Amino acid sequence: MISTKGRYALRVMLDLAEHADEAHVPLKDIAERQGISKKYLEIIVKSLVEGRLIEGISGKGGGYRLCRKPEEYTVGEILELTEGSLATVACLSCGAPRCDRASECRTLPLWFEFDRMTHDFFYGKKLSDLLATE
Amino acid sequence: MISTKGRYALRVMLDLAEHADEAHVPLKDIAERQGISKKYLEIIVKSLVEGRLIEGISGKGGGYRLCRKPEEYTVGEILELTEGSLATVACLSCGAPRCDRASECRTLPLWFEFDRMTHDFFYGKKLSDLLATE
DNA sequence: TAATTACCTATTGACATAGTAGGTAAATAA
DNA sequence: TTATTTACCTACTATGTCAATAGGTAATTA
Repeated sequence: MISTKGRYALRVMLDLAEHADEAHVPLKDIAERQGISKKYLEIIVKSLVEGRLIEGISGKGGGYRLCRKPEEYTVGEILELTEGSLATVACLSCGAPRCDRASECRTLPLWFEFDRMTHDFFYGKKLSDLLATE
Repeated sequence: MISTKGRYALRVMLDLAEHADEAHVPLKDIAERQGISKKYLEIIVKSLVEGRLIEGISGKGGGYRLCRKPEEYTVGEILELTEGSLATVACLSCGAPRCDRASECRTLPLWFEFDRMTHDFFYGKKLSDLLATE
């Protein structure tokens, strides 16, 4: 289940891509256009800045801007950064303690396969792919 | 993210499939073999009975049994029954209020596509497919 | 100097997850 | 008949995550 964090992050990135001509886009504008609380977006945007996907400039005339061109972002990296992980079952998460039944587990291969499919799907999509849709 | 409910349900179904020769399998045995609390399994097994995937018989010599052959179950129906839904984003869940931005949403097609892929993946797998692995 | 913007820490209410506790009802074996 | 074994039932709880809100400080420009 993908949470609002990942979904909103994607919408912020798309909003920035659509307003890439403006030097910097204030979060206030994004919040208004997207109909999302600015306060909540602050949290999400913080992750995006820390992950070097966007950069922010303070002060009047400041705001946020993409660091790269839209075709140079994958949806996967945006989601993974804001969601923490794309892993679909706890067994496969990074911090998860290694299950001692793993070797004989009948279901683990299924989760592996699904995880792989999910990863390939989202890393195969570029931000620009979503932009192009009309 | 698939929770323990769905994952344990799958393991219960597999355990039952592997012991289909025995008339009925007590939950106690399943819990011991799988290393899962019997009390917790009760909750999960209840869903499976209500969904007519398995049947239970009380009393000495009782236990649970599959209603069909392993190749007649899909992983999807087992997960959907116990997880409630396989929907990956809130926008697509059954009870979700229809988003008024849906028509112009740049991200919705992505979620639709992912949802479709997930659905096809899990409904394309049969219980017997997991059983066969060695 | 005032306005505007990003950026920071902390808090909260609601809900889901992952169980536990303590029973009752049904069926069989002794 | 009685004891045992099993399913089945309702309720409770601790923990954590989600989705936000609150109330600031620092930086930059007009």
